[in-house]
Amino acid sequence: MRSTHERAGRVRSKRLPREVRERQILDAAVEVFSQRGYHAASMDEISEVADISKPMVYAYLGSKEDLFAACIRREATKLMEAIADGVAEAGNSPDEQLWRGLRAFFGFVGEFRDSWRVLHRQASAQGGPFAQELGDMRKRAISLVAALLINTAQDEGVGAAATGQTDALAAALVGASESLADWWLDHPEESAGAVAARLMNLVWMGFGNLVDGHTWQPPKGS
Amino acid sequence: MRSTHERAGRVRSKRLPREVRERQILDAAVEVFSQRGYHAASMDEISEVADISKPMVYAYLGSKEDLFAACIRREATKLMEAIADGVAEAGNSPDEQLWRGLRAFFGFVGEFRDSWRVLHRQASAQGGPFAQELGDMRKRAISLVAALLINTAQDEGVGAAATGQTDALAAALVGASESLADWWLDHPEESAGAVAARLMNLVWMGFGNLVDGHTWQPPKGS
DNA sequence: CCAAGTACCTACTGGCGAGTAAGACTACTG
DNA sequence: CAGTAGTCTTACTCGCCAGTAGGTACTTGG
Repeated sequence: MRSTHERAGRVRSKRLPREVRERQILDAAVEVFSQRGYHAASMDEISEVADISKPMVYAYLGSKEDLFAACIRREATKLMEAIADGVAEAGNSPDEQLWRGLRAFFGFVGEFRDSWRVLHRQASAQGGPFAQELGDMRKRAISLVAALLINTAQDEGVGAAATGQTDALAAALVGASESLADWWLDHPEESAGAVAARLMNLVWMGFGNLVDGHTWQPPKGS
Repeated sequence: MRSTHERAGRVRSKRLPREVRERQILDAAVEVFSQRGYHAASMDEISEVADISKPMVYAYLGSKEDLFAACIRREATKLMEAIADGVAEAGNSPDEQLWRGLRAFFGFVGEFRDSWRVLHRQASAQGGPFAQELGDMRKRAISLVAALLINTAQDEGVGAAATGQTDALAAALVGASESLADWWLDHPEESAGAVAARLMNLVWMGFGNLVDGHTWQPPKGS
């Protein structure tokens, strides 16, 4: 006879420290939220995927809302760090910064599809207090891009044409990236770099120039 | 004594033909879905907003899923027609076609905010059979844009630079529009035309050119 | 070896919401 | 006026799911 708590299937690993369980739970939650959406995801399924019982989920991460917010926070932080690292690797040239940022973003999406889905598709659809959580992160992303664009404009000593529009342009750029990332999920035959390059071309050169055969080329070091 | 079915509050209008009721129900559904999201929206609330009892909703529009799909279909059709009309008003010049299409799109979003929300935020988040319904419409939009871009490319006799990328570029462009539309909902001080012009500039000229002060100008007739 | 704390469980409750049963009212048609 | 077709209602059922009560095992420090 086996111990009371073991199940018919695989043996549940036992007595792990809180820290580890919390990570497991968050991983499971990201996976389930990303596949089902917030409302359709059930705490029962999350606990099952996390290979732990439901009360533990509540004990460690709190209510369903709390759990979702925690997912958003963790994944969004990961994403923002990836992008910031990418930009930091670039020199001062604005187009290279933009390029590295885009590459980092698409790299992240390719590597952590669930993270991306939960961030983009799920969070924005909910009206609750996470929309706020996620909205904040999104605003930080837009601000980062806006700052980058403003930098560019000042570097080149530009005037009225671009400044004052940067927020809107940053929003458009972020949206284009998001949308292209979704498109990419359905067309995985391309590499992250190739997708990033397409967007870079569109955004930097403009469609009018692309049509004339003038394209943007990445600098030597990647 | 009043008739059995009247309520304490305002008198419920009575015995309207099916056609009218269906429109009321769809209107209510779009409103509620747009505010709450698919799962959080309840059929009870929808029937209440539509000022009719729940079984009528089921009798006329079927299940919750059916109802949602019907909303998507109706609103998406409205949107696609608006854009197609806009493009059709333009001449043969590709930039003007793009410009008119963008203007029509942002005009629609400004006029029918709920429609836009239900289309963009809600539908894409659900994994059900509506994602399909909506996905189809979105694909049609992307195809329309892609066709327009291909036209442009051929008009100008271009080769490898742009063709073969058109699908991805169209996806990016559609995404940029969507995202900018969301941004606009939070910055309503701008006119639809101004927002459309910003995006047109970014997409047509490219950020590199904007920075140098080279902007795109709308043709005389709007 | 005992106590105390922490990890962990099974088994429930309570409410909400999709969908329906069963019929009542109204209007038209002959 | 009788019959029929279409509109419309109240008042349920029933399943699902967030959240909890109340306890069991392991483990660590004395």
